[in-house]
Amino acid sequence: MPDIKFIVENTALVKEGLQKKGYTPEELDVDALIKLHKEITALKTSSQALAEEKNKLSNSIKSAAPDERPNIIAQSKAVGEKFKQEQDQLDAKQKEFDLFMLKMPNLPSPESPVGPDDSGNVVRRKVGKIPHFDFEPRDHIALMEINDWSEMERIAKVSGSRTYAIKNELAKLELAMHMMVLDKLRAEGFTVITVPSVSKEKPLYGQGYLPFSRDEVYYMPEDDLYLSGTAELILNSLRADEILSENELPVLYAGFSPCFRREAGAAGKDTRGLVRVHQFMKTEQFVICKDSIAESEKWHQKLLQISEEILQDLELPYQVLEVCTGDMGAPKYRQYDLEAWVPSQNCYRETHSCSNITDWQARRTNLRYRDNTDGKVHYVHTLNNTGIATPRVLVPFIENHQNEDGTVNIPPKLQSYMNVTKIGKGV
RNA sequence: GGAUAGAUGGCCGAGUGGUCUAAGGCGCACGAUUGGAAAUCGUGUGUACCUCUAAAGGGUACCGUGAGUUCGAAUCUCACUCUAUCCGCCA
Repeated sequence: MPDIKFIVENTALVKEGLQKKGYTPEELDVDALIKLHKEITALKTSSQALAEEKNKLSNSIKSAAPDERPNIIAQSKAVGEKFKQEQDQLDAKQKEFDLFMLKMPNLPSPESPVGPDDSGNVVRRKVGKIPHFDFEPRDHIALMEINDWSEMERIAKVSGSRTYAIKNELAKLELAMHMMVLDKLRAEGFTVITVPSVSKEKPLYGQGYLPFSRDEVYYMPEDDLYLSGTAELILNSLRADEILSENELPVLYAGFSPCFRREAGAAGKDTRGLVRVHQFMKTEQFVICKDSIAESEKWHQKLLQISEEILQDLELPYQVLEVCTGDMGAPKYRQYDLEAWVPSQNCYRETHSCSNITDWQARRTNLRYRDNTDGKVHYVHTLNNTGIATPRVLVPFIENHQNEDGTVNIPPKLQSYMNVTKIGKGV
């Protein structure tokens, strides 16, 4: 959520940003928000004056002469009544205001392409050579069947649709990719951390998942807990309410966790195979840095570079997509998606999503740092990016590296994690 | 799941109804001292918001969270959350 003072002082700019993000003035009435804020401020001023009077009266009772006390108590009681009335009004308005603010999206970067939906996304570059097979390439499902790498039909009977069970060398490959990426991130200075997949409700508001997309997350009512769709959820709240010293920044986390998504809005899409499943594993890059756009944009580029290198290490052709204002989620200031080439679908599919959130999440989690220069407390900026997410990335991986006999080549960077140059028994 | 104890400022810890913006200590910052350091001494040491302002200042709230009692709550009542230890169960 943005700063209300900023909204008041830059109303036109805020309205422009909201429009770019696809919000109509009816959906988010900024003028109404500002009006509400002014009412709250006025109420605060008057109710605080009442509180002051009440405190003074109360404090005077102890030193007052006994015969004066009943009088003062009566006065204080009267002021207390008035105070309570105003306080109730204030609480109601404050609640309304807080709810409104929770719905306020981040404003997009002026650099972001403006567009209504994913049709406005812009390809910034394509890297790697799309393979041309001199045989009929198989899709990843066929490759898994040939090589005895999966139990897709059977696991659907056990665990329902959009689940997966992969085995043998492919199962090992899945874990090897995470090991490779964790090693890389550790070398980049990240703290490797494994985090839970369950979360209380508050972190979902902190991340900005709520109140926007409740139907996409698993909820366990008996325990009042949610299943995490990404380690970002956990890492974003890990340091909540802290005031970090500037010397601690940047905080870099490489968080590994199983991730769970209901995929409620994806009916009919990618129903077969490993592209879109309810449970998957993700190693997430998460950055906490100082609150200048220059600083967080620098880290945004760095995160993008790291994930590009990961795709290059996996020798996957990919494109860098800059996500347009209308297709970005509410928390985001600027976003790149990386998409790897999937031969069987003849298109690029998303494997990484790299976002600069600026201070939007930090305001929700109350995560701040003390600046060495001015000695003041500032909200931090947060950023997140996929490190590697499996099994989805296995789809472009085994399809791009397949041989005619159905075996799959392992690129050099992964070989030390797999101890082989090729996997699969083939036909 | 059962039992017990507990939750106070960056940390330790005192405080069981009225100047508590919380004693004391540690830490930290600055200064004095020193050739330099240690030790010592002195001063300072939260956050948010309101108001006012050139600056300073004034005020309100915050002692796990929420509600209640009271003229007045860190302190009393209720509910909840979390932590520790023991028992049970268990990858």
